[in-house]
This record gives sequence, C-alpha cells and structure tokens, in this order.
Amino acid sequence: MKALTIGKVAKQAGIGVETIRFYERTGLLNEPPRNNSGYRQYPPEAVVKLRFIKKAKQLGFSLQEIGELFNLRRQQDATCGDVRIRAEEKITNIEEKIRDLTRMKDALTNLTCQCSGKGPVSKCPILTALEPEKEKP
Amino acid sequence: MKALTIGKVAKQAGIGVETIRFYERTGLLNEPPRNNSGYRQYPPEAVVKLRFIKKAKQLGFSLQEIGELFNLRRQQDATCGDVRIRAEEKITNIEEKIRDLTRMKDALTNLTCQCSGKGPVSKCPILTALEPEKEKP
DNA sequence: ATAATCGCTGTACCATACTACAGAGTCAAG
DNA sequence: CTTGACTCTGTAGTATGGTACAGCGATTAT
Repeated sequence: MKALTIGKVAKQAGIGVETIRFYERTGLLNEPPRNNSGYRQYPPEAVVKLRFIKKAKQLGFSLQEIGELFNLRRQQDATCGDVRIRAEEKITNIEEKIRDLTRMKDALTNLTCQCSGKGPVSKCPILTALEPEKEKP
Repeated sequence: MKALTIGKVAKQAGIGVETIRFYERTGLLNEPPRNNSGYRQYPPEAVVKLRFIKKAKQLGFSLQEIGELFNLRRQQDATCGDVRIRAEEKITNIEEKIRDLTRMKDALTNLTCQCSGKGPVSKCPILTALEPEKEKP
C-alpha cells in the first residue's frame, strides 16, 4: 500500500494542493486513479514529477514547455527520429541558457572583486554580460 | 547626436514599444530625458539594458529580481560589504541553475542515445534529472 | 503640404500561473 | 461518535508581465 493523497504529495513536493489540481486541469499532469470516495491516489513517482516541474519553472520553462519535455519522453518509442530532433532543439536551448548564466555569474564575480578594489567602473559588467558576442576590430 | 527614439530602441532590443513604457512605469527602467515635444530620448546603452532584461527573463528571473541585479550595480560604491553579500547570494543561486540545467541536458542527451539504441526505459532520465542528490546505500 | 508613420498619455484588456473560497462529503484520533 | 483535518467540485479572484486601443500631437517621406 503506497498510494499518496494529494496533500501528502503536495507537502513532499513543496507545492500547494490547489496547484496540483490546477496542473491536472490544464493537462500537465494526467489524472490519477481514485479510491472509493473519489480521493486522488498518487504513486510516489508523482512527487518526482512535481519537483521536476518546480525546478524547471525556476529555470525559465513555461508549463507548456515542461509538458513538451514530458511528451518527448512518452513518444520516445513511437516516432524516434522526430523526437530526437526536438530533443536536440531543447538541448541547444539549454546550452544557451547555461552559457548566459555563466556569463552572468562571471560578471557578478567581477563585480564583487571590483568592490574590494577601488575606483569607478566605466562599463557595467553585469549589463554587458548577456550581450551577444561581437567580433572586436 | 546619438539619442534614440523609443521605436528605435525597441527594434534594436527586439521588444515592443509598449513593453518599454511598461518597464518604465514599473520602475525597472528610469525615465529617460525628453525632447521639446515630449519624446523620450534614449542613450544607446538603453538597448544593452533591455537586451539584458530579455535574456534574464528567459533564464527565469522575475522583473523584480532583475531590478535587484541593477540595484546591486548602482549601490556598489555606497555600501560595499552589503552589496557583496547579496551578489554572492545571486551567484550561488545562478550556480544552482547551471547545475540543474546541466543535469537536464545530460538527461536529454541520454534520452537521444537510448533512442538510437533499443529496448524499454525503466526509469525516466528526464524526470529524475532534477531530483536532489541522495546518497546510495 | 499632406498622408503615413511615429510618439504621447491613459485606460482597458489579455495570457499565464496560480490561489482562495464555498459548500459538501470523508477520515482518523481521542 | 464527534470534531477537526482532509478531500471533493466548481467558480471566482489575484499577481505578473505584458498588449491593445483611443484620441491626440509631432515628424517624415513623397
């Protein structure tokens, strides 16, 4: 006997009960089985899925994009080549995010270094951090 | 003569005119000087700032957080140690995002590899990608 | 010099992602 | 066996981040 009620799942995933029902309504989560009195019965994996959603949102993915990531997995065996292409798009996308974040981090590190030093900063490293690279003449 | 109208800035930054005015209303952008007829006169750096905002949003930062990043820079010379602490918080935060994205990327790569191979996948690598690490007994 | 385009303010509306009830049934602990 | 916490459905409200006019003046291209 391992099924969880919605409240347990919510607590373990660190999100609200209403939010879970909302995700279900929008189709992001599929409907779990119910017990005799109509209570949702979640398998423990539901917690994993919800934690994934939470994290992915913090990384700038919309609920729709998160759904696409799930679909990628579900359709995997069906239409292999197609899925591969879309997965590679996601990967490229993610790599760009990582690059941007790395630049942003470097800029902030830079800022804290300058802070311990002295003198005015002519160009703001944070702002220019996310500029598209351009060749220097 | 280098001042740009709002339309020029918007085009160069790749965002809408209305959005720029919206950012101004909310205080994310400070009010630019005006010309005789009341038109906003932006310096070229405004484009850099707007592109930063656009990117940062894609990375999961809220407008408020983006504003905090800007403040970090502005207050830099004033309250050095304090700024340093908050900058380091941001850095830690960013490092976690990078870690999560890297895990997600690896999981997707994994998925495309499995795809070219064959056989059913018992555990979904995407879902478990963003799980907090736990020691394996 | 006169449209078309752009800019101004102000207000209203929109999509996304929740969040909060109301009103009724269910379950578990003392 | 009741009382308090939990669940259900349904509907409504909120926060964030825009987007879209209307109604007017300024500018620019022909």
